[in-house]
Amino acid sequence: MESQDIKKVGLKVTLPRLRILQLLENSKQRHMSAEDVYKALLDTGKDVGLATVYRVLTQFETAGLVIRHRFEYTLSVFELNEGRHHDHLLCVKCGRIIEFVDEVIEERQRAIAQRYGFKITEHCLYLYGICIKCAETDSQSIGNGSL
Amino acid sequence: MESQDIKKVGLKVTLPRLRILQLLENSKQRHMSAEDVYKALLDTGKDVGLATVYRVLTQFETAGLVIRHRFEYTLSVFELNEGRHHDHLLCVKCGRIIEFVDEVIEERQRAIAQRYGFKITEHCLYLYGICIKCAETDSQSIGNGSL
DNA sequence: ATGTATGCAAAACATTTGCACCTGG
DNA sequence: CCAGGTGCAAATGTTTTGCATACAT
Repeated sequence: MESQDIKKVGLKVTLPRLRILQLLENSKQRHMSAEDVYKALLDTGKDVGLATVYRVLTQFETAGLVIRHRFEYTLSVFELNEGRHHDHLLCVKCGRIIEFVDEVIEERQRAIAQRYGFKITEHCLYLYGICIKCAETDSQSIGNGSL
Repeated sequence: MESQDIKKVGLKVTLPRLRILQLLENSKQRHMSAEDVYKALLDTGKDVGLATVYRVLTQFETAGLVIRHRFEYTLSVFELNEGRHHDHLLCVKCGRIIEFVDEVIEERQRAIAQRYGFKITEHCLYLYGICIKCAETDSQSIGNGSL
Protein backbone atom coordinates (compact mmCIF):
# COMPACT_ATOMS: atom_id res chain seq x y z
CA MET A 1 0.00 0.00 0.00
CA GLU A 2 1.48 3.26 -1.18
CA SER A 3 -0.10 5.35 1.56
CA GLN A 4 2.00 3.45 4.07
CA ASP A 5 5.22 4.33 2.24
CA ILE A 6 4.25 7.97 2.23
CA LYS A 7 3.35 7.97 5.90
CA LYS A 8 6.51 6.13 6.80
CA VAL A 9 8.68 8.92 5.47
CA GLY A 10 6.75 11.54 7.40
CA LEU A 11 4.66 13.06 4.66
CA LYS A 12 0.94 13.60 4.68
CA VAL A 13 -0.98 11.22 2.48
CA THR A 14 -2.42 13.48 -0.18
CA LEU A 15 -4.01 12.75 -3.51
CA PRO A 16 -1.14 14.07 -5.65
CA ARG A 17 1.46 12.12 -3.66
CA LEU A 18 -0.56 8.96 -3.84
CA ARG A 19 -1.14 9.30 -7.55
CA ILE A 20 2.46 10.07 -8.35
CA LEU A 21 3.73 7.10 -6.38
CA GLN A 22 1.16 4.78 -7.92
CA LEU A 23 2.06 6.02 -11.36
CA LEU A 24 5.74 5.34 -10.80
CA GLU A 25 4.93 1.86 -9.54
CA ASN A 26 2.60 0.94 -12.35
CA SER A 27 4.13 2.66 -15.34
CA LYS A 28 5.87 0.41 -17.83
CA GLN A 29 8.28 3.32 -18.28
CA ARG A 30 10.81 2.97 -15.51
CA HIS A 31 12.39 6.39 -15.92
CA MET A 32 10.07 9.38 -16.08
CA SER A 33 10.74 13.09 -16.12
CA ALA A 34 8.60 15.45 -14.05
CA GLU A 35 6.90 16.46 -17.27
CA ASP A 36 6.22 12.80 -18.13
CA VAL A 37 4.60 12.27 -14.75
CA TYR A 38 2.58 15.45 -15.10
CA LYS A 39 1.28 14.54 -18.55
CA ALA A 40 0.54 10.97 -17.60
CA LEU A 41 -1.62 12.16 -14.73
CA LEU A 42 -3.48 14.69 -16.84
CA ASP A 43 -4.02 12.05 -19.52
CA THR A 44 -5.79 9.85 -16.98
CA GLY A 45 -7.98 12.73 -15.95
CA LYS A 46 -6.09 13.39 -12.72
CA ASP A 47 -5.64 17.13 -12.41
CA VAL A 48 -2.38 18.18 -10.80
CA GLY A 49 0.01 21.12 -11.00
CA LEU A 50 3.43 20.75 -12.55
CA ALA A 51 4.95 22.55 -9.58
CA THR A 52 3.42 19.96 -7.28
CA VAL A 53 4.91 17.16 -9.33
CA TYR A 54 8.33 18.74 -8.93
CA ARG A 55 7.84 19.31 -5.22
CA VAL A 56 6.58 15.80 -4.57
CA LEU A 57 9.29 14.12 -6.61
CA THR A 58 11.92 16.11 -4.77
CA GLN A 59 10.41 15.16 -1.43
CA PHE A 60 10.32 11.52 -2.52
CA GLU A 61 13.95 11.79 -3.51
CA THR A 62 14.88 13.24 -0.13
CA ALA A 63 12.90 10.48 1.52
CA GLY A 64 14.69 7.85 -0.54
CA LEU A 65 11.54 6.66 -2.25
CA VAL A 66 12.81 7.55 -5.69
CA ILE A 67 16.16 8.11 -7.34
CA ARG A 68 16.78 11.15 -9.48
CA HIS A 69 18.98 10.83 -12.51
CA ARG A 70 20.26 13.75 -14.47
CA PHE A 71 20.81 12.63 -18.02
CA GLU A 72 20.73 16.10 -19.50
CA TYR A 73 22.11 19.24 -18.16
CA THR A 74 22.53 22.94 -18.07
CA LEU A 75 25.49 24.49 -16.37
CA SER A 76 28.51 23.45 -18.38
CA VAL A 77 32.15 24.03 -17.66
CA PHE A 78 34.81 24.02 -20.31
CA GLU A 79 38.44 23.06 -20.19
CA LEU A 80 41.14 23.05 -22.86
CA ASN A 81 41.30 19.80 -24.75
CA GLU A 82 44.78 18.46 -24.25
CA GLY A 83 44.07 15.18 -25.89
CA ARG A 84 44.02 12.85 -22.92
CA HIS A 85 40.70 11.54 -21.67
CA HIS A 86 40.05 11.65 -17.97
CA ASP A 87 37.24 11.45 -15.45
CA HIS A 88 36.54 13.67 -12.48
CA LEU A 89 36.28 13.68 -8.72
CA LEU A 90 34.28 16.68 -7.48
CA CYS A 91 34.15 18.02 -3.97
CA VAL A 92 30.57 19.00 -3.21
CA LYS A 93 31.71 21.34 -0.42
CA CYS A 94 34.46 23.45 -1.96
CA GLY A 95 34.07 22.71 -5.65
CA ARG A 96 37.56 21.26 -6.00
CA ILE A 97 37.97 19.14 -9.11
CA ILE A 98 40.50 16.35 -9.43
CA GLU A 99 41.08 14.59 -12.71
CA PHE A 100 41.95 10.93 -12.94
CA VAL A 101 42.17 8.08 -15.40
CA ASP A 102 41.74 4.46 -14.48
CA GLU A 103 42.52 1.92 -17.14
CA VAL A 104 40.60 -0.80 -15.33
CA ILE A 105 37.42 1.25 -15.39
CA GLU A 106 37.92 2.18 -19.03
CA GLU A 107 38.33 -1.48 -19.87
CA ARG A 108 35.23 -2.55 -17.94
CA GLN A 109 33.19 0.09 -19.69
CA ARG A 110 34.20 -1.30 -23.03
CA ALA A 111 33.30 -4.80 -21.87
CA ILE A 112 29.89 -3.72 -20.64
CA ALA A 113 29.13 -1.87 -23.85
CA GLN A 114 30.06 -4.94 -25.83
CA ARG A 115 27.93 -7.20 -23.68
CA TYR A 116 24.87 -5.08 -24.49
CA GLY A 117 25.81 -4.45 -28.10
CA PHE A 118 26.36 -0.74 -27.56
CA LYS A 119 28.75 1.40 -29.52
CA ILE A 120 29.89 3.93 -26.95
CA THR A 121 30.07 7.47 -28.23
CA GLU A 122 30.96 9.06 -24.95
CA HIS A 123 30.72 8.44 -21.28
CA CYS A 124 30.75 10.45 -18.14
CA LEU A 125 31.92 9.36 -14.77
CA TYR A 126 31.71 11.88 -12.00
CA LEU A 127 32.47 10.93 -8.43
CA TYR A 128 30.95 13.41 -6.02
CA GLY A 129 32.20 13.57 -2.46
CA ILE A 130 34.01 15.53 0.18
CA CYS A 131 37.72 16.18 -0.14
CA ILE A 132 40.25 15.79 2.68
CA LYS A 133 40.47 19.51 3.30
CA CYS A 134 36.73 19.94 3.73
CA ALA A 135 36.47 16.79 5.82
CA GLU A 136 39.05 18.23 8.24
CA THR A 137 37.39 21.63 8.46
CA ASP A 138 34.04 19.97 8.97
CA SER A 139 34.94 17.69 11.83
CA GLN A 140 36.02 20.49 14.15
CA SER A 141 32.72 22.35 13.91
CA ILE A 142 29.76 20.07 13.39
CA GLY A 143 30.46 17.34 15.93
CA ASN A 144 32.21 14.77 13.75
CA GLY A 145 30.16 12.88 11.21
CA SER A 146 32.66 10.28 10.19
CA LEU A 147 31.48 7.74 7.66
CA MET B 1 50.06 31.23 -31.06
CA GLU B 2 46.33 31.03 -30.46
CA SER B 3 45.36 32.59 -33.78
CA GLN B 4 46.90 29.58 -35.52
CA ASP B 5 44.74 27.18 -33.52
CA ILE B 6 41.65 29.13 -34.47
CA LYS B 7 42.56 29.27 -38.12
CA LYS B 8 43.43 25.60 -38.17
CA VAL B 9 39.88 24.63 -37.22
CA GLY B 10 38.42 26.83 -39.94
CA LEU B 11 37.17 29.78 -37.91
CA LYS B 12 37.89 33.43 -38.50
CA VAL B 13 40.33 34.95 -36.06
CA THR B 14 38.20 37.47 -34.24
CA LEU B 15 38.80 39.38 -31.07
CA PRO B 16 36.30 37.46 -28.93
CA ARG B 17 37.63 34.07 -30.07
CA LEU B 18 41.21 35.09 -29.46
CA ARG B 19 40.44 36.43 -26.01
CA ILE B 20 38.43 33.43 -24.95
CA LEU B 21 41.14 31.01 -26.04
CA GLN B 22 43.86 33.06 -24.36
CA LEU B 23 41.84 33.23 -21.18
CA LEU B 24 41.38 29.47 -21.11
CA GLU B 25 45.10 28.98 -21.65
CA ASN B 26 46.23 31.46 -19.05
CA SER B 27 43.64 31.06 -16.35
CA LYS B 28 44.74 29.24 -13.22
CA GLN B 29 41.19 27.91 -13.11
CA ARG B 30 41.16 24.91 -15.38
CA HIS B 31 37.39 24.50 -15.53
CA MET B 32 35.33 27.57 -16.35
CA SER B 33 31.65 28.02 -17.03
CA ALA B 34 30.48 30.32 -19.82
CA GLU B 35 29.53 32.83 -17.15
CA ASP B 36 33.02 32.57 -15.62
CA VAL B 37 34.60 33.30 -18.97
CA TYR B 38 32.23 36.17 -19.61
CA LYS B 39 32.91 37.79 -16.25
CA ALA B 40 36.65 37.27 -16.46
CA LEU B 41 36.71 39.09 -19.78
CA LEU B 42 34.58 41.97 -18.53
CA ASP B 43 36.77 42.23 -15.44
CA THR B 44 39.80 42.77 -17.64
CA GLY B 45 37.99 45.45 -19.56
CA LYS B 46 37.32 43.26 -22.59
CA ASP B 47 33.75 43.83 -23.65
CA VAL B 48 31.99 40.80 -25.03
CA GLY B 49 28.46 39.42 -25.17
CA LEU B 50 27.44 36.41 -23.15
CA ALA B 51 25.77 34.92 -26.21
CA THR B 52 29.05 35.17 -28.05
CA VAL B 53 30.86 33.37 -25.27
CA TYR B 54 28.36 30.54 -25.56
CA ARG B 55 28.61 30.46 -29.33
CA VAL B 56 32.39 30.50 -29.34
CA LEU B 57 32.75 27.85 -26.64
CA THR B 58 30.36 25.61 -28.53
CA GLN B 59 32.32 26.13 -31.72
CA PHE B 60 35.54 25.36 -29.88
CA GLU B 61 33.97 22.23 -28.51
CA THR B 62 32.89 21.11 -31.98
CA ALA B 63 36.38 21.86 -33.23
CA GLY B 64 37.90 19.81 -30.41
CA LEU B 65 39.75 22.76 -28.91
CA VAL B 66 37.90 22.48 -25.62
CA ILE B 67 36.02 19.81 -23.72
CA ARG B 68 32.63 20.51 -22.25
CA HIS B 69 31.69 18.95 -18.95
CA ARG B 70 28.23 18.98 -17.53
CA PHE B 71 28.52 18.85 -13.79
CA GLU B 72 25.09 20.25 -13.08
CA TYR B 73 21.89 19.62 -14.81
CA THR B 74 18.28 20.27 -15.54
CA LEU B 75 16.11 17.65 -17.09
CA SER B 76 15.85 14.97 -14.46
CA VAL B 77 14.25 11.60 -14.65
CA PHE B 78 13.03 9.71 -11.64
CA GLU B 79 12.78 6.01 -10.95
CA LEU B 80 11.58 4.11 -7.93
CA ASN B 81 14.33 3.43 -5.46
CA GLU B 82 14.48 -0.30 -5.09
CA GLY B 83 17.56 -0.29 -2.99
CA ARG B 84 20.11 -1.61 -5.43
CA HIS B 85 22.55 0.81 -6.95
CA HIS B 86 23.15 0.65 -10.66
CA ASP B 87 24.61 2.66 -13.49
CA HIS B 88 23.19 3.33 -16.92
CA LEU B 89 23.80 2.79 -20.60
CA LEU B 90 21.83 5.27 -22.72
CA CYS B 91 21.13 5.06 -26.41
CA VAL B 92 21.47 8.53 -27.89
CA LYS B 93 19.34 7.55 -30.89
CA CYS B 94 16.25 5.94 -29.41
CA GLY B 95 16.52 6.86 -25.76
CA ARG B 96 16.69 3.25 -24.59
CA ILE B 97 18.08 2.91 -21.08
CA ILE B 98 19.83 -0.19 -19.81
CA GLU B 99 20.81 -0.56 -16.19
CA PHE B 100 23.90 -2.40 -15.08
CA VAL B 101 26.14 -2.93 -12.10
CA ASP B 102 29.79 -3.79 -12.32
CA GLU B 103 31.51 -4.71 -9.11
CA VAL B 104 34.94 -4.12 -10.60
CA ILE B 105 34.07 -0.53 -11.44
CA GLU B 106 32.51 0.03 -8.03
CA GLU B 107 35.66 -1.26 -6.40
CA ARG B 108 37.97 0.90 -8.50
CA GLN B 109 35.90 3.97 -7.66
CA ARG B 110 36.38 3.29 -3.98
CA ALA B 111 40.11 2.85 -4.52
CA ILE B 112 40.40 6.12 -6.45
CA ALA B 113 38.42 8.01 -3.84
CA GLN B 114 40.69 6.66 -1.14
CA ARG B 115 43.82 7.57 -3.06
CA TYR B 116 42.72 11.19 -3.17
CA GLY B 117 41.27 11.24 0.33
CA PHE B 118 37.71 11.70 -0.88
CA LYS B 119 34.64 10.49 0.93
CA ILE B 120 32.31 9.63 -1.92
CA THR B 121 28.73 10.73 -1.38
CA GLU B 122 27.45 9.72 -4.77
CA HIS B 123 28.65 9.02 -8.21
CA CYS B 124 27.22 8.94 -11.66
CA LEU B 125 28.37 6.84 -14.52
CA TYR B 126 26.51 7.22 -17.76
CA LEU B 127 27.67 5.49 -20.90
CA TYR B 128 26.19 7.14 -23.97
CA GLY B 129 26.15 5.28 -27.24
CA ILE B 130 24.14 3.60 -29.94
CA CYS B 131 22.28 0.39 -29.18
CA ILE B 132 22.24 -2.67 -31.46
CA LYS B 133 18.78 -1.94 -32.79
CA CYS B 134 19.66 1.58 -33.83
CA ALA B 135 22.99 0.49 -35.26
CA GLU B 136 21.19 -2.04 -37.48
CA THR B 137 18.56 0.42 -38.57
CA ASP B 138 21.19 2.99 -39.30
CA SER B 139 23.36 0.91 -41.55
CA GLN B 140 20.58 0.20 -44.04
CA SER B 141 20.15 3.93 -44.74
CA ILE B 142 18.70 7.00 -43.14
CA GLY B 143 15.01 6.74 -43.82
CA ASN B 144 13.09 4.06 -42.01
CA GLY B 145 13.49 4.35 -38.25
CA SER B 146 11.60 1.50 -36.68
CA LEU B 147 10.76 1.74 -32.97
C1' DA C 1 -8.80 24.13 13.67
C1' DT C 2 -4.33 24.56 11.93
C1' DG C 3 -0.28 23.55 9.92
C1' DT C 4 0.68 21.53 5.36
C1' DA C 5 -0.05 20.98 0.58
C1' DT C 6 -1.67 22.52 -3.58
C1' DG C 7 -2.26 25.27 -7.93
C1' DC C 8 -1.34 29.04 -10.46
C1' DA C 9 1.44 32.54 -12.25
C1' DA C 10 5.65 34.64 -12.08
C1' DA C 11 10.66 34.28 -11.20
C1' DA C 12 15.02 32.03 -11.79
C1' DC C 13 18.73 30.11 -14.45
C1' DA C 14 21.51 28.43 -18.15
C1' DT C 15 21.32 28.52 -22.74
C1' DT C 16 19.76 29.60 -27.59
C1' DT C 17 18.03 32.40 -31.28
C1' DG C 18 16.46 36.43 -34.32
C1' DC C 19 18.11 40.26 -36.21
C1' DA C 20 20.51 44.59 -37.30
C1' DC C 21 25.09 46.07 -37.20
C1' DC C 22 30.04 45.41 -37.52
C1' DT C 23 34.48 43.31 -39.13
C1' DG C 24 38.14 40.26 -40.81
C1' DG C 25 40.32 38.60 -45.03
C1' DC D 1 33.12 44.16 -50.36
C1' DC D 2 30.64 40.47 -48.15
C1' DA D 3 30.20 36.22 -45.80
C1' DG D 4 30.51 35.43 -41.36
C1' DG D 5 30.68 37.11 -36.53
C1' DT D 6 28.94 39.96 -32.83
C1' DG D 7 25.84 42.12 -29.35
C1' DC D 8 21.59 42.85 -27.64
C1' DA D 9 17.13 41.53 -26.33
C1' DA D 10 13.76 38.29 -26.47
C1' DA D 11 12.68 33.34 -26.43
C1' DT D 12 13.37 28.66 -24.60
C1' DG D 13 13.05 24.83 -21.42
C1' DT D 14 13.43 23.15 -16.85
C1' DT D 15 12.87 23.97 -12.27
C1' DT D 16 11.71 26.93 -8.18
C1' DT D 17 9.04 30.23 -5.50
C1' DG D 18 5.31 33.48 -3.63
C1' DC D 19 0.98 33.48 -2.28
C1' DA D 20 -3.90 32.67 -1.67
C1' DT D 21 -6.78 28.70 -1.30
C1' DA D 22 -7.83 23.85 -0.08
C1' DC D 23 -7.07 19.74 2.60
C1' DA D 24 -5.42 15.96 5.99
C1' DT D 25 -5.28 14.85 10.69
